[in-house]
Amino acid sequence: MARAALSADAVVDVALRLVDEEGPAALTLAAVASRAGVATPSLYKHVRNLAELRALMSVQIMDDLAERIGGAVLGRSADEAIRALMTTWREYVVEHPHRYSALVQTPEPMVARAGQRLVDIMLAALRAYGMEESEAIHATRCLRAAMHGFAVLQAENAFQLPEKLDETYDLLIHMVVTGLRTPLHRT
Amino acid sequence: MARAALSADAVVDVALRLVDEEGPAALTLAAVASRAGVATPSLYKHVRNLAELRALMSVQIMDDLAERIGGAVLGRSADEAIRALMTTWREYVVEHPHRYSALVQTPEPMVARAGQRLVDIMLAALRAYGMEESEAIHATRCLRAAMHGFAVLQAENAFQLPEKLDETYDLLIHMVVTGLRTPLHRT
DNA sequence: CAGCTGCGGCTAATGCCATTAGCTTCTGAG
DNA sequence: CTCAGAAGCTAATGGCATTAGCCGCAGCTG
Repeated sequence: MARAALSADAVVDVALRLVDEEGPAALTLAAVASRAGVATPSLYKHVRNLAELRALMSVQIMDDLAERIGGAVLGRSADEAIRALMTTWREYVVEHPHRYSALVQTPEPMVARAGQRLVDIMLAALRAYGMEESEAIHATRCLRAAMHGFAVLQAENAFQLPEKLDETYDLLIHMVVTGLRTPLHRT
Repeated sequence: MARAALSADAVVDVALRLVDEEGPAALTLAAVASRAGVATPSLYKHVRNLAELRALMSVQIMDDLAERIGGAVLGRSADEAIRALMTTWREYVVEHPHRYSALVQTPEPMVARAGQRLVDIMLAALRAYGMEESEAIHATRCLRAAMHGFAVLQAENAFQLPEKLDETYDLLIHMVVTGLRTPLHRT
């Protein structure tokens, strides 16, 4: 092997830091290369193209998120697990708002697989409610929709009023937990 | 006035049709100009730049949505209004998935104002629950988060499993309505 | 009716960016 | 010591947004 100054992981890392600091719009290969102290075309030795870099970033983000959330849910069940899950998710977004809005859900298998880990954690947390499989899948989707929607809107600064976001999120958690507990008698 | 073949509105219209048919990635000034039967720089006579075109598109989309939803909510109250609101929103997304994912929530005042119309409609629908103002604002945010999250995930094709999306959305509506009805005793 | 003015179009030019081609250099295995 | 290949580089290409500056026509003015 030749000098291993750089690697795919290292490039992704630089790109993530760039996005954290300067926002998703600042993500260009030129900027990443400059930060990595390398000429732009050199990046192609580690990453197929910009689209792949984006995908790799998404995978990394989802893995981070999955690790944190997996830990948070561990040992809790039902309502407490859901609360922990949602709280942890939001903490991540607050910590890295730009990073979250750089997330792309492409149909790429690599990204899909990383997303699957998150879905699995949610499904596991929902098993505690004694749902059958199909029911749990619907519930997972709702959970995802609620969290993701909130996260995206917050990352985009779409909540302008002075009301505290933490309180809103408490209400959202309450909605989800209540909705999971209350039987659905065919809408 | 000289020949009025084109106008800002017409450009936005062409751009929206382009996005509907070819997806958000196809939105380039070159493509819009070509569809409009005009040279690229001519667009600048009607639109300041690409960013402004995007913002104008978002405004147009939100206005469409607000008009539909306003009509759907009219004359219904409480749960029924919320159900109608959520159903109508989703219908729009299903009809124009690309268009929805082209939505940008910039901090631009123009876009914010259009978003405000939507928020106002939601707030009005929530008044029926007898909430005080601040409570209604938190509830509106949750409503938005849930709908927007679901819409974004669906537009991105993030729901892969065979379970029917309509059923999931019914569950989401149920969650929201139940959550609004059930008192929050401090999380 | 002649002339002016400004709008809305055009062509040409610039500069950034992603991507490709092809050369060079350094490293580590044999 | 040699050699292969990995990882870097420079140069070149083509797409795109954006800017500058020119042209012609509509409609008002005299």
